[in-house]
Amino acid sequence: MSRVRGLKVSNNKQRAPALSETARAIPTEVKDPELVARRRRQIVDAAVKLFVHKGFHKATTREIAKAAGFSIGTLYEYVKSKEDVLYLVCQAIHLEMERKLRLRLEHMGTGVQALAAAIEVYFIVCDQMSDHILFIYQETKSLPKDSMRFVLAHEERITGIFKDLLQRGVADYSLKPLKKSEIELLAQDIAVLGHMWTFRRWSLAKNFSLEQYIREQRAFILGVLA
Amino acid sequence: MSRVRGLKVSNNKQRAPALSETARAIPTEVKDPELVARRRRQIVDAAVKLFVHKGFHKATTREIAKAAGFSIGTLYEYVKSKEDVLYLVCQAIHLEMERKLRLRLEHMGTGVQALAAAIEVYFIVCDQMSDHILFIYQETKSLPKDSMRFVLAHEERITGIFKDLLQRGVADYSLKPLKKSEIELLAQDIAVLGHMWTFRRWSLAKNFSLEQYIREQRAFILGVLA
DNA sequence: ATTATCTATAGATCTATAGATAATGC
DNA sequence: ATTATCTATAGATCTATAGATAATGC
Repeated sequence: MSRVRGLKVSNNKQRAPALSETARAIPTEVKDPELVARRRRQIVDAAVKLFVHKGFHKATTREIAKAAGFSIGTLYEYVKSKEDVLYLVCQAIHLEMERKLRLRLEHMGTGVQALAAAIEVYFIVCDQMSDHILFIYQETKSLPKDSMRFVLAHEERITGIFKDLLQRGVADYSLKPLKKSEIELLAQDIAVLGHMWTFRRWSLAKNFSLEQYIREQRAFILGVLA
Repeated sequence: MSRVRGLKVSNNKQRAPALSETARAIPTEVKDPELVARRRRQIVDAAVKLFVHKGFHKATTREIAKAAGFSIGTLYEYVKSKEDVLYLVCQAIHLEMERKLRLRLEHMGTGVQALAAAIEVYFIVCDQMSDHILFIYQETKSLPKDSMRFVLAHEERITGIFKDLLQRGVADYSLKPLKKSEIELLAQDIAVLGHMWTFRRWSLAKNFSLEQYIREQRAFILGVLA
């Protein structure tokens, strides 16, 4: 039931994006929600390792159940299909990524210095999560269409962090003026150049340490803004 | 048997990379090499479509044989395993990519204009081969290790096209001086920004046409060189 | 009589579920 | 008696090969 129109609605509802926007509900046979959360954490922890190591198709549901510490029958009380497990894993990876970023980027100012710092933080997090980012690139395609929507939306939220930073910098004149499309593209470029360190490591590592990679890429990006 | 030291060795051997460096030999039961080439072309044509559409793991060897126009038994006279088919497909994609690029980039000069033109050509080719590039990103991991080596080497050859262009531009002073590592990184960045159009299309297409994408990315890249 | 192709299937999986069992709380 | 878990397996694949058949060239 809604309150009288015009009255202020609870802040919570307005600010925090509802879970339904950022996560897809996966049906379960088990009633206790806390147990569901705990078991699914076990499933995700086990599956992340197996998927990253062997790939989605070569890891079996039996292995996942075993690594999670229960039987195959129990696994299927908490998910409807193997693809549900894939979705849970992709979601967990993105949440972890976002958590790490927001933790280190809170109360960030604007301007060139802030952007430089944000790029460094982001690239370091990409390095820490190399295997997981690579996995997302390789297996997003195996998700059912509606799960995929949520995973791609998460990717846009991460790009959005850089868009905000650029937008705010332009708004308060701490960065040079940029067209809307330039902001959009630069934000996506930054996101991708972080990923690049993960999916081109086999080649980049011949010539660059992470520190060097960050330094030189950051110089290129800031060069565009100068 | 080698000739006398100091004498010039055949140009062919020096210039054209031997097939053994760019391609892995796949064993076959069939004697006639021309027939092998023709059948493998059929296999690749059929498999490319199926793999790109359904992914490597969901396409079956039966389907591939059928789409190629012969039976499953015949398929296995021309390859030893399904992974051999994957390798042939990856190789065909890279050869097609390189063919298209070299065709359009022959007799290219140096300097900013030449680089701008090369970027445009490359991005257009990436657009034409979107599905195939995406497929390489997703399924290279499914290759046996030694096949993977060849596929990654091909990727480096394509990056090498841009490295050459930058190197020559720096050497003849038509570009500003660049450190070796800057050339390496810029070349990789260009390669990846072309791929980005394929693996971020779902997001980029909301704001950019291909022409716009090329124009703005190119401006960023050339901005770094100014 | 050699080479290429086809049919039929062995053998090995793997996902998902049905029905039996154990644990929990009243 | 309700909830969670386990065991056992149905059912559906899918890769790769063995052995039979057809085509080719001498």
